[in-house]
Amino acid sequence: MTEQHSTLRAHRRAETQRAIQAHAVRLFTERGYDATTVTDVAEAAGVSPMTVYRHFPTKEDLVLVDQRGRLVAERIAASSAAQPLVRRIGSALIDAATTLTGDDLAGKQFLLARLRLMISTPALRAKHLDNNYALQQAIVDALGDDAADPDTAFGAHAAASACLAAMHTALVRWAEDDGRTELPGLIAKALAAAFGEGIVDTGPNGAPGS
Amino acid sequence: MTEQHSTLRAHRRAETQRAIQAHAVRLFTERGYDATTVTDVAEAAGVSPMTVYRHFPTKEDLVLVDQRGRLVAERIAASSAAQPLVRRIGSALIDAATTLTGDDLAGKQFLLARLRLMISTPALRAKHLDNNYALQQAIVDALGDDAADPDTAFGAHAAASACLAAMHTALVRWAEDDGRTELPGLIAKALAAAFGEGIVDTGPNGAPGS
DNA sequence: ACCAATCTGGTAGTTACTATCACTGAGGTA
DNA sequence: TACCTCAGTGATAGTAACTACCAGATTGGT
Repeated sequence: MTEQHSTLRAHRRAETQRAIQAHAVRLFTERGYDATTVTDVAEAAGVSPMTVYRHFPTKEDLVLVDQRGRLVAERIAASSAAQPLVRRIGSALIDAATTLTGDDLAGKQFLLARLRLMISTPALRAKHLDNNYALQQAIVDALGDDAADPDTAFGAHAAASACLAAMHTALVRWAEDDGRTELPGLIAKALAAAFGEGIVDTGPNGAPGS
Repeated sequence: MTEQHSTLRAHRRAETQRAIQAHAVRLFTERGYDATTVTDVAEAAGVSPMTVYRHFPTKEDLVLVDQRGRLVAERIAASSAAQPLVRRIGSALIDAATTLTGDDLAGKQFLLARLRLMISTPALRAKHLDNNYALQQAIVDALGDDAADPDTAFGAHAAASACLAAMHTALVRWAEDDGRTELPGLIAKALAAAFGEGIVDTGPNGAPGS
């Protein structure tokens, strides 16, 4: 299916996709999201509007494409089930943020640009929050708790949604600071403000000993 | 401006608005949201498509129109500033839910129908979550904390967003139960699952036997 | 060299939403 | 009663985000 049938095919596809998204974010930032049409993006990227829709199902996905969900879910599944829910989820979120923002500088700037668009554009903000909702489901699945018990699942959903909401607050603050403050620390601060000081370890980058 | 210039004018306007929304929710439930066009809704309500757009700026608003935000904000502003943030916000949310679901039976059923649509339809779910985001801003304002201090505001946003996320989890569960379980108790349970048992008082009609 | 699969482009259509102009009828005043 | 104002409504035409449906081009494997 989506395997690397041939390295060249997959590489070219990934490259056009990256190019389209880069031009899209640039144009949206310059002219505004609503004032930029999909046709504009296609022309800037040197492809047809059809090709844009093949790579990104909706105009919003031009900004929102993101698969950090798997990253978070993996870390949660690997965490100890002995800790309280909020601590497990919170640590996974902080770890994931450490990985994502420590990557490269250009990637961080691109993430910031996308985040600014998500926050300021209603349509993007709405769909982004809905994506977080999907991530919540993935987190609950990864927790591995007894899914048969409705009460357990209910508690897991409540905890996961609350953690993600706190993280979103940290993301907004991070974007407002233009990424100057370290994101993992902000997430820890948001979690502490919501759940109390004791719930997260205030370590420098979360838990480096992973 | 929006005063009752004449009682008759305002009454007729409110009536058509109510009729349009009722037909919209009915049609969306019967045929599905995407399969129902705004023109369909207009015809069912006996008005022109233009009139629908005059009353509801977007198709989503046909389901999402809601002004419970003011209710919550008022209760928060009236609450004691001595309690922890999460407790203040949580109590306000539970109180508001008690008021809303205790009203009348028809109103409760209508709320349930709208909630089911919001949960199952991606476009509605996304915009509803974004509305919650706006409600979060209102809650932070109502808290009356020192808005000049960025750290205080940050903590308030984190707490408010986490509380609203937990409430949303309770709303989903409530809709899944077709409103059989009392909503205020569910909200209290969700808050307890996220923030710990001690954070919410089980209140007047919270969870008597749990 | 051939076949299969994938990537891409074009055309036409649906639908949400907007801008603009014209009509109707209610409310207040003389 | 007669008149004026204006909110509410409607029709038309237009933009833009998508969605089939079909056709050509390029790559990979045999």
